[in-house]
Amino acid sequence: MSKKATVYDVADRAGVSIATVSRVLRQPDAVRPATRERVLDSVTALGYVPSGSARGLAERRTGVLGLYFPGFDASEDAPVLDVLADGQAEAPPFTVEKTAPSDAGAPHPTMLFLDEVLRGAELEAWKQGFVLMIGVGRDDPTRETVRDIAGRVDGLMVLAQSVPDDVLARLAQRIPVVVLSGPARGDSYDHVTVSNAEAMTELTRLVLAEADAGEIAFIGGPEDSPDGAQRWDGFAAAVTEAGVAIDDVIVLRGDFTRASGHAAAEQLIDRGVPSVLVAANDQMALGAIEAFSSAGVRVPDDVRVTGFDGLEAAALSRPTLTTVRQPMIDLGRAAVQLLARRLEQPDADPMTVRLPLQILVRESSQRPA
Amino acid sequence: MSKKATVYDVADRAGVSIATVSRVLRQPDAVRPATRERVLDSVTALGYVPSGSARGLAERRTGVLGLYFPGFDASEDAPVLDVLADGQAEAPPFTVEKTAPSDAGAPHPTMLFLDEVLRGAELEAWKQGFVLMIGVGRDDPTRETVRDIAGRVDGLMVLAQSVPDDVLARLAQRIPVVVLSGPARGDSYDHVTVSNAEAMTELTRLVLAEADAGEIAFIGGPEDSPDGAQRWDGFAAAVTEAGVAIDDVIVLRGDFTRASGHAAAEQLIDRGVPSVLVAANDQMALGAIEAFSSAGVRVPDDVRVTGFDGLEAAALSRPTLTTVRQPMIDLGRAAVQLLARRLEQPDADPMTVRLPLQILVRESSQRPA
DNA sequence: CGCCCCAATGTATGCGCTTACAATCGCTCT
DNA sequence: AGAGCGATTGTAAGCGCATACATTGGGGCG
Repeated sequence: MSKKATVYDVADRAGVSIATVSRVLRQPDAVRPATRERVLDSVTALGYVPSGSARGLAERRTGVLGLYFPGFDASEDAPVLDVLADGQAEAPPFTVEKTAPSDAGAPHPTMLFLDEVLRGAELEAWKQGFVLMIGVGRDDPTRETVRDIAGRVDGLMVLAQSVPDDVLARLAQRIPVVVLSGPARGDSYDHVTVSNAEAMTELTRLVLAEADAGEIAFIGGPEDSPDGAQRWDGFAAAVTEAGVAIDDVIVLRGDFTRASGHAAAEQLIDRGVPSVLVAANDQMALGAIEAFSSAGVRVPDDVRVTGFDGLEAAALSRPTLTTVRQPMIDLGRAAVQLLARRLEQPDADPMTVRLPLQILVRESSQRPA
Repeated sequence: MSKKATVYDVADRAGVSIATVSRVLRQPDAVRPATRERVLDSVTALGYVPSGSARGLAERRTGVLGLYFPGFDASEDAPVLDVLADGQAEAPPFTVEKTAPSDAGAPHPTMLFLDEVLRGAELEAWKQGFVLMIGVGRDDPTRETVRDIAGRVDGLMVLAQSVPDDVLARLAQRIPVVVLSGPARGDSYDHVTVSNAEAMTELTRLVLAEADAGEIAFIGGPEDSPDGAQRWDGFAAAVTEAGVAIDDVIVLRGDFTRASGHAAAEQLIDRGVPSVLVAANDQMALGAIEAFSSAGVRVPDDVRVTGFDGLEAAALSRPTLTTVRQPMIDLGRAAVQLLARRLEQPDADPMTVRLPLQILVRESSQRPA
């Protein structure tokens, strides 16, 4: 790793000018084969790798797209890890957990969601010839991170709610911004969203059709979750449509975690088990099923339950959970496509892409045979 | 998004030189408060965001770390998605799947693994003041992507096997490289690994202790998987230690997928169910349990089964799967720490960090009460 | 054999920012 | 009031690469 080789070094060694070196790399056809060979030899011999910074500066574009999302996992509190500390080497190569809890190390559901979005974004970025840079919103009063990223990319994808409006507006002044999965507000960004409300309405219709007479319950998400709000709206529409007064619905509020779903179900058990329980996401639905199960309440026999998101865990639970699957991969891909489009046509009208959801009807919501 | 503002614009508007603007941003204390205010006002007014390229070039460092890993999911074959195509708008907002298969959309296990590594890396990168850039190895004959990334970062983390040796060597000539999770070969890179073999030996010991007399079976991974090889070695050691000839073990080969585990178990059912089945990863173990279950073979009563990796699905299966949990988050964090260390001490000796694994003893391997 | 034109290569400039070094400024001290 | 100094600010030189424009070298054709 002596001194990093530059175009100058390569040019010297090959006996050409730096312009020729640059051409060999960017427009190989513009250089005579013999010369090209010579240059490529130098490149190999010197281990030359072009500086992305210099290139970015000269070209006025970086070839990088940014993806920024909120950090739900309070990862700042992650246990200290210091592999450089002394004594590291003496640590045992493994430990044994005799009574392994089944939820050991289960990540926050939103993270799972983001993992897939990220995967989709990376895939599409690669297809379009971009590289991906990622950032997670954390307790960061100065908004440093997101600016830092904004300064290094050609375009930015942001998950709704992860960046304050004013900051986002400033960034959008410099580079194109695509907002992911937020409510379509009257802003001028490109958006990628899903039809939360419509799908929830249909899902609710389906459960209600399978349910016996009885009460209807709903476990909502946190107050400030736009997704949660949309899902509630969709649910409410179906209920009303079914001729049930919305005030007759038992509404509980959770925070999207499994524990909060569990707690909610316990409340329901105390006040009388409803015939239908619609949860605003999978984790809460799974927590509720757990609670019902320990209390001897049968799902779906006694109560039909539905979730939302389509986590893998929803497919593995007993009973399997009826839910709505988010097109997470496609969310990421669509965002990149929108960004690529805007980079080509900076002045096109803002566009909102709405991706279809997939309602997965499984055991938890069906009338037993 | 008119013309992107530069230091010059900010300087003009604030009536100072560009050096002062730069100082306000990099060393605020070196500027008189009144001047600083004036500059910051300009920054805000113009929506100025410093160019990462220019900064990187001037500072000779980018503040970015790269993470590069292999793409196992054949994502190149992903279905076409084109949100910009005409007719996009008319798509229905959702679809309904009546007989939702339980494995719909289950991602490749290795991806799950990588997701967590990535999360750990991002966390630690943030803590150390870096941003993360990611790249996935794909069918890429020219090695473009990885070089592309190498040119834009200060250091690179690479998953074992994702970059050919010669290419890696060339990159290492330019920037520090940390290799993740590969066998510790006699190279000069920094490494982060886990004790695959030791943990597998202990795990095997534990199962054998719980098992009745009978045959012992092993489902291995693909030929070229170093992890798979290490796990086999660890397994073999325990078997030998237990006084069983290694040739008496029934060895099947899978490819780390659930389907291959399923197929392997079916073979076992045909030739006679063993008393112990050790799989080289969770997915194969889960597939095997599935096959046993449909064939009426009871786990753990008739056969004790173990996996490896510690996927969430292993905790949710029936019976819950005994396995070894990889410290995936910590792998990512450790890699960043090593990289940060090397950036500070370029000439330090190469270092290998070995992280502890966690053996999770659950239902699938225990002698029934 | 000389001229014109195109292909190949070299020259020179600028991308936006950091920073060593120079030039000022504002005070303190005598 | 003048000198001396540290605090501020300005000046200018790159950082490594792409590229417009200039220059050179041949080949085809008259």
